Amino acid sequence: MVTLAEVAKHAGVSASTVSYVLSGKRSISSPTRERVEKAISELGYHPNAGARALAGKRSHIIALVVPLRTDVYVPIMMEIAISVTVAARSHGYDVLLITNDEGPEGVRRVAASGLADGVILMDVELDDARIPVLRETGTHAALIGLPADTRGLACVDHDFAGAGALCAEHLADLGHQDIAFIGYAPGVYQRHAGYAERTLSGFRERAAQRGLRVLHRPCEGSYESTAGALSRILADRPATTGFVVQNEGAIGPLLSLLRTSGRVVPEDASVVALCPDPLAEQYSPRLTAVTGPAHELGRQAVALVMNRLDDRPTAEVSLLTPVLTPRESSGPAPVR
Amino acid sequence: MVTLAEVAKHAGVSASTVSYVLSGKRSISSPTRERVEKAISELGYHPNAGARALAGKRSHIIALVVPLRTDVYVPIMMEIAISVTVAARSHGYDVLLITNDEGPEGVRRVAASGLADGVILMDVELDDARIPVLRETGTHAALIGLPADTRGLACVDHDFAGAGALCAEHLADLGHQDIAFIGYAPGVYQRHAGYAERTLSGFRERAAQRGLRVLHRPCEGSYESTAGALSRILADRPATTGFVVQNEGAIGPLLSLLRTSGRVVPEDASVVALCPDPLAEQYSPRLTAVTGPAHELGRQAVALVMNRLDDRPTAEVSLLTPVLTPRESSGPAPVR
DNA sequence: TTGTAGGCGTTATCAT
DNA sequence: ATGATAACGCCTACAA
Repeated sequence: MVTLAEVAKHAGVSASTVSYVLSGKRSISSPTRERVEKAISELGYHPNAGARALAGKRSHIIALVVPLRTDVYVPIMMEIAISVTVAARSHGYDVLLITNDEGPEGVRRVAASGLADGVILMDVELDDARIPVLRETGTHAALIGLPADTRGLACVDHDFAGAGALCAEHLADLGHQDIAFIGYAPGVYQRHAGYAERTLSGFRERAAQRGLRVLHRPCEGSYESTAGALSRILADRPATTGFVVQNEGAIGPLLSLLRTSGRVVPEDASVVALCPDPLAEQYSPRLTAVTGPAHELGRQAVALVMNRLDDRPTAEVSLLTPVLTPRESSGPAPVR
Repeated sequence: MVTLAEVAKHAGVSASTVSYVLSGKRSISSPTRERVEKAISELGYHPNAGARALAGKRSHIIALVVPLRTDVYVPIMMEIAISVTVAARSHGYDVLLITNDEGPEGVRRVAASGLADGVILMDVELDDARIPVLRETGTHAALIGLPADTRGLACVDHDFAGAGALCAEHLADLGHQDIAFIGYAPGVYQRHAGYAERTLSGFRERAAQRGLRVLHRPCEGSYESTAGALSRILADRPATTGFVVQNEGAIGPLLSLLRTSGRVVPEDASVVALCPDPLAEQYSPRLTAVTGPAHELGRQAVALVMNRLDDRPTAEVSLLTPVLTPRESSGPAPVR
């Protein structure tokens, strides 16, 4: 193993000079710097992470706590995880993956051991058990998602309420009056997942403003449950012409079922999905969809943690604006 | 921060005793052990990771290198990543997430810096650029996937050839004679992704043995490309009654298109998917599917790395047996 | 602009 | 069965 001392000897300077060349924390004359850099690359030197962490009091690692649950759309989680990792690297940080089966103690473990300098929590619940640990240990953290009490916490999330409102707005503009909202599984609402509730309430509120009639149906996301939800919708409100879907599993079945029931999209029924654009593009017809910038979530979460590490003040909550992309699945309400 | 020395003082023992209580590397009398453990929990002591890595020459971290590409089925990647993390924890290890945009240098970086004690590579290509780095640095590693030259490397993967054969076997047993294989995008075959080629050749070989006529069509996975592939299949081989799909994006469209073209599954056409069971269960009809145990991949990869870290010998390549679960989408070939 | 030296918290080797 | 102590490799005041 190549050490800093060996580099120093090879370059004919002292160890501290090499260290300072690396950290840039004091000015070095060009000739010295070049000799050191040459030595570094000739010897293939890589600073020892453990020693650096011990002496420098910073591991240059942040922990990313991911949920084990799979009822959230997995590709999005992955996209966020990857954007977090890439963003962290651009700050000279690495990312440690922590699964939520360790529970709140996982957070304590990585923070108290100095394994990680900061923590990013994904899939934050309204009353998240990891938050007390954060407060208690004073861990630098950023949350992806909104807990009930955000005081003193840095949070980023999609503006789900805005996304819901956007759906209502779009369908109202197209003249639809009866809208069904096909949502996540009942359990998601029962555990008061913030994103599900916020989307729904944003949607309901705007729908009310625009005088729309609204029906909300939770749905497991399987073909059968979608069929059940749809048939109940059509039984209860035969005049329904607009559908908002916030459940990736229900999209395919819904389109099939509408087709089977003789409804042509978008002539007879409009569909707006709350889902990532690549997914929306896969269907036929391509779906009008509302999406938030997933990779931006990761970037901002990392930025928040970095700010706190350098104790720079940051806004507590930042909500990312969703975008509605009109595609082929939505059109003017049919004339009666 | 609570240190080992503080725990020692609190328990009235020496630092080394505390260390040995923690590591279990020498016998400790019950009374002392209890005093030390009491002190540890009273003070809330967590060993400093950096110091431990420096002194012990082991970071207790393994790096997991994940692809950035999204043409592989993302939920599977996530499942593997999570199973790796959980398995690693059970060995007292944490997992560092490395994205492949760092390239082979990323591997060198984490290995040379001692950040990670070992590496797990996902999405390994036949001639993977990261492998020379592994060889050169002597890094303890496990590969998920099979490179062309496995000498000296520990590899785990699904038995894709076996999976392909299983599909052919199943359809042959049901009396089908003309089978179409709807595969991944052309690019996947062009870059000689091992899993795609191996599945196809395993399928072809068994099909030949059973006297089946076979047509292979790459497919982007969108509705349009699936429609294109299907219409060409039906034009070239109107007698086709069996479909094997190895492309998650093409499954939904294929089922829709078959229905639209008046073909009832499984009466007129049988469909066998190479996909995870949860996905297979989502469709209507539920799909007969061939799956490998994704979480087992993660477990074994971790086990391989651990073996190498403790320099225990291990088999070089282990292929996990796939399972075919018959569901509603496959049945006897229609009588002509 | 560069060098010297003490310390970071643990592990492991020697003693006892 | 337990203690003292020298590394481990780097960072950073303090000196020059």
